[in-house]
Amino acid sequence: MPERIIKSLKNAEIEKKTHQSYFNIAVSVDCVIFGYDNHELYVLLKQSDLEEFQGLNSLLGDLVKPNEDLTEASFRILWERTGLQHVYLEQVHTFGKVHRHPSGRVITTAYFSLIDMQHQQLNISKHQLDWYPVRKVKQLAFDHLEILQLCLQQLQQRVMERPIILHLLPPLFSLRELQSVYEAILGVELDRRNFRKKIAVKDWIIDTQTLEREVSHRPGKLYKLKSGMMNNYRPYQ
Amino acid sequence: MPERIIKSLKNAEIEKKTHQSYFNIAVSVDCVIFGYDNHELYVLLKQSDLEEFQGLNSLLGDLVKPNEDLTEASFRILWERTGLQHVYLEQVHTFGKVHRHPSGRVITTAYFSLIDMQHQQLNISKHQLDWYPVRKVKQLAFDHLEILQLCLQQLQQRVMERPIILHLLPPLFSLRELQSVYEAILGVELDRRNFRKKIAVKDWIIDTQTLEREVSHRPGKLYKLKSGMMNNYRPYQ
DNA sequence: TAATTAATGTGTTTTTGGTACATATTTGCA
DNA sequence: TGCAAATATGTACCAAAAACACATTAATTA
Repeated sequence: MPERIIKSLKNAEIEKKTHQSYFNIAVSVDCVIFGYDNHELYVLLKQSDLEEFQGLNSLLGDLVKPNEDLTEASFRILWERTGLQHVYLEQVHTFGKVHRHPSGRVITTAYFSLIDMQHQQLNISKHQLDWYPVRKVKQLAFDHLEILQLCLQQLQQRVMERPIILHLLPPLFSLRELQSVYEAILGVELDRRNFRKKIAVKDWIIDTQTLEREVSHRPGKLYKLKSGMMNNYRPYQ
Repeated sequence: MPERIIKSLKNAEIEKKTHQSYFNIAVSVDCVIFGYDNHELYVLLKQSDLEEFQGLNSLLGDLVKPNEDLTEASFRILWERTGLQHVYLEQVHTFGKVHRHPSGRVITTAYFSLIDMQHQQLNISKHQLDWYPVRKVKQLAFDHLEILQLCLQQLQQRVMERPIILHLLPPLFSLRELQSVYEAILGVELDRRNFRKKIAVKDWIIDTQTLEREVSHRPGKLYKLKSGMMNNYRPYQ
């Protein structure tokens, strides 16, 4: 089978290539898993188990198996490390520098994922994972800081176009909470009145006719995602 | 070396993996090379040399060598197939379905490229390449139609944000030509007066104080890219 | 129980950006 | 010299975004 690939893709001008030289690149995926809590955007990181990067954190990644799609591999990582299924996942970029991995040639495709860290129960301790505030992450193993930054940038763009931000919140939420998530992601303060108008125009959420509980001030209305909305704004995986 | 990669990336829960199973994925890049001529957006295609896809065209792609960056591989393809160097290149997406290549597991990263097909001399005939109007391309080998469509979509987004569209034109161009390229890419007709205002605001180009020649009507002013502009709007390769 | 506090909820005005549209100007050519 | 076919530019109108203010509600407390 490999022989056929080589044959089909080879170009007469290029020197003859052997099976060995072609299948010397490992393929991995890395997941940037975002969560939100109390005005802060978090990212899920693990301790790097590579001696070169001792003491540093890294993203959650793994090599892709020969019989799984790239997307499947990302879902598998999320499942294995956090126990979560049906999470939001979006491809961002593929990083392919020759020396990006100290142990050999590994190209990696980065995905970002959004989960409701306040209410989803994660198997975090089992895998030595921890949540870190994104704005405090200054150093990571490999080129993972660059990957994180690019994923954050893409997230910032996407939240204006699609209702994906709601994956970071519980099913019922107030407009104040929603605004706080936007502010945490975009790193800016927003005007409450203009923000509400902007959200209203997008028509992503509906009033559930219920109110917040256990707040020591006037309770806000609770909203939920309008049904079918997520399907209307699919990512390209 | 491969052993170290496996060790460093392996996860205790996963069954033990062998070198063989990890290095069974081939990595390729595919280039969607866009050109513009006479109100039409073109894409450079070659005849597929795979028997499964006899008679169909495909994008220009090749396997990535173990010692070259992903970006390098794309530049190499452009150089080998067209003779062009220093072309604009931007990564779009990585396609990783298990069965996307009939001969085996190949994941591919798609790039798009913009070249001035009217004035750059290409070694097209040598490689059985040809330009095809993008809007007439209905079928391609592999998943290349999907790749082409996604690249076009990304191009449509990018041309509004950055002056990359100028790579499709010669160094000196009129506003009418520029508008035609926008119309070809976006697939819409634009109002000439509003278009000019929009371009003026972006501040990408400057008046060269020269006029078109050999036109049978009032000649338009010729413009050129403002210096340093491309550096201010770099793609993320 | 009335006053206070700390939020929510909903305007209005102003500015900016985009769209629709019209007229004067310049060159080549008959 | 006038006509054809463009270029070049300006104005009126509308929609969206930004700046900004006030009334309302529930919990708390004096």
